[in-house]
Amino acid sequence: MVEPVKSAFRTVKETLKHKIVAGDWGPGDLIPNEVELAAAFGCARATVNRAVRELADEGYVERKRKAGTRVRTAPLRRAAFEIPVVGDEIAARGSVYRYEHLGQQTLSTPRWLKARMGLDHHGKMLHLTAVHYADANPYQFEARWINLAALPQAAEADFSLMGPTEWLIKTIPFSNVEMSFSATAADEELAHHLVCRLGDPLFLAERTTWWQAEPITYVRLAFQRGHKMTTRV
Amino acid sequence: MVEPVKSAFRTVKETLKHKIVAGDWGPGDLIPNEVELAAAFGCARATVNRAVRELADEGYVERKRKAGTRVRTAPLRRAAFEIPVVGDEIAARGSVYRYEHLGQQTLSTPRWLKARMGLDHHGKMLHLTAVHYADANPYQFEARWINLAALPQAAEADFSLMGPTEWLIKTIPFSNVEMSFSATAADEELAHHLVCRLGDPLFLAERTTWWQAEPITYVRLAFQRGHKMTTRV
DNA sequence: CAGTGGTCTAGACCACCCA
DNA sequence: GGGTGGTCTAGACCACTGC
Repeated sequence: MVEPVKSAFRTVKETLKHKIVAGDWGPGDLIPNEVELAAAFGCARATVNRAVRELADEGYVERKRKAGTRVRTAPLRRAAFEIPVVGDEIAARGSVYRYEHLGQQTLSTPRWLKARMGLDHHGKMLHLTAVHYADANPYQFEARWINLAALPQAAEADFSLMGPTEWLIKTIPFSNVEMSFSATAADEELAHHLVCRLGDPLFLAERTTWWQAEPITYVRLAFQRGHKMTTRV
Repeated sequence: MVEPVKSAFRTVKETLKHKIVAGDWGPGDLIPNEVELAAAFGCARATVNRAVRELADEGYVERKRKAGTRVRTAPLRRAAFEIPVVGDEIAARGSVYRYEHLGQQTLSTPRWLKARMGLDHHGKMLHLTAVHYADANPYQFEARWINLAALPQAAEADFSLMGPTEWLIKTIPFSNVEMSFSATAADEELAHHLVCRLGDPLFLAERTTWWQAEPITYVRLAFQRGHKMTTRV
């Protein structure tokens, strides 16, 4: 646990947050304005501003010019997840990471993928599959498509040595990401590679990546049975 | 789409971000220090500081005193989700929200729940089940436990009129939340209420809430078949 | 119109930590 | 030791919007 250093704006922020979570100020209540708070805390208005602005970013309060700052009715509306590279994630758990490249082929873009990526022209995709292991256990099955129109050099890369994620990070920047999470039933391929039964419920993460409006890659990650993605706020 | 107003720190931030995503500055590169940037942009150092600090918060750069500011190797590692109240979520999609209270009973705390909440003493829990509908379709099945040791007044509340989420928000503040997401197979109860087949894969969200180290409530939300939780970064 | 937050400045001191 | 970011101040002007 990292103990944040003492600083005036942090003191103000924690004090105000405490008043909110403890119920001194209830949902919908107006809190004092910045000038008053600055006087009360004996600091500059800018310091109060930073404290209250961060509380607003975190969803504790709502600010409006002239109307003032009010405590939000439904706090903690936001959950943030760190999205680690799978190898780091497994290493952090103390397991040995291993990556198995299953195969790759060049295909014309399937219709569903064109829709998902917002592509309207024809073009080739490089399709890859791989399994990520934690120690001896399959941890995640990866099915990836790389847009060869945007990244022709992917056709020449050797993904048996370097995983596609790592290769992509080193090769191209990206500006937009869409992620979604859902549940799916294990089909034969998934059941085989993740060592589970046909139809088993699996946690699924999908990620589409763009670089300045140009779709780069789509990846579908199926996790081992029972996987949970957890966060604390 | 909201167009953020023009402001100096935003201009600086967008300019720097563009240099990063466009690859002018590659992963690991050192970017100019705050004094240099302030001179280049013709603004105060505090303005640059805010811009770069926000980029650091968003995971684009890494800052270290004396060492300077460097572009992160794996950017966009964080995804944030808005967690709306289910009624608002459904209303926002243009559907009519309806809530059906199925039942409630007082139980002694199951062992798995004690472990999850970090409870060591014995105590009673109020257990509730409900279904949330979007128009005529079941959207989400809710199974909730409320810690009666912390909230004895829950035993007297009438949850057929007001959903437990709403009641809790109005009744007690909370300071810590743990959320997790996974996949599960529909059991008989879920299959019946969500109108799907036994064993169907369902997306599951679980949330445990504390108020100052005291566990308040645990809720398990199973979504209709095919539900996806999506975010753009 | 006037009160509130939003932003900016110029300068300052300090903590951290790499060299 | 010294360079870099972290924070703070006192004051200023501005933009928005409820009254």
